[in-house]
Amino acid sequence: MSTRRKSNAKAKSLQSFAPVFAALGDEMRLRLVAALCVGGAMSITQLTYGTDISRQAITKHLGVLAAAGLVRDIKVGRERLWEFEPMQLDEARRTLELIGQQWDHALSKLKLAVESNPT
Amino acid sequence: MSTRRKSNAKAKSLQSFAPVFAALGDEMRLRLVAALCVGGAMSITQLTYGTDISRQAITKHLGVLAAAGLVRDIKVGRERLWEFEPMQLDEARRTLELIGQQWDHALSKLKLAVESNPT
DNA sequence: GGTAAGAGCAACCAAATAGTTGCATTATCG
DNA sequence: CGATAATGCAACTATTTGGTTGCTCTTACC
Repeated sequence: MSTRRKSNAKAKSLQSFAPVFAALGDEMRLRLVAALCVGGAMSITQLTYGTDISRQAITKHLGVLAAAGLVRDIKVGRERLWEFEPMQLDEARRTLELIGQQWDHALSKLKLAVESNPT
Repeated sequence: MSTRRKSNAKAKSLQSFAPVFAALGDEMRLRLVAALCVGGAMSITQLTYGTDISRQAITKHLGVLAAAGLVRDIKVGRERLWEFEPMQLDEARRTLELIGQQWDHALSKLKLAVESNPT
């Protein structure tokens, strides 16, 4: 449901994904994403538990992830629950896929050229 | 060839990919990767041409990408050619794929629980 | 052999980042 | 109501990062 959509992206430029990758480029944030992905929505204190940094630090990391569109928060009572938002991650994955495909294509062209023009 | 391998990865921990994502988390570096991927091996001055930053800045970016295993350099004459190295990017992509799958799985479990336990 | 192109090395700088601490605010519950 | 749990807000610090400049080194080529 979240993945496996048709390629209906409006061809955002490659570089526009930099913030998403940057958000993922931190061990703690990768762990947070994984935790939310597997464990469902969780509060800040829940996410802080088991780490060796402060609650405020976790809050900041969540802010970065939210700015990149990778997580979303919902207030419930005096808690603030955070949940994974698959869209951006999915698009980021397809971006990497695209780069890999271009590489494969360039490689096959190179091979063809070499074979048709031996030393 | 570069992609489409069987999942023979030795299950590196999620967090170990942080440096790769961090390396991709910069517009200029994303552009560099794309350029090398499409255009094949290129020298530093070639890569600098058309940007608005100095050659040294490009060198540093290439260093970051190399440290993440995304590019590789080969000395030829007085030039230093850089080429794309697909392995890490491929693994990074599969990592995102895995996260997405876990999410889908968690989601389906949640749905099941909700349906079997209506309000 | 001299010149110029390509690159390396190192010092330096400003801004962003990751973390902290202290205190205020809001909401639950007995 | 009052205590406590969950969070927000703000200031501050240290390190990393992205960039610069100046100088040196190596290699191609006439």
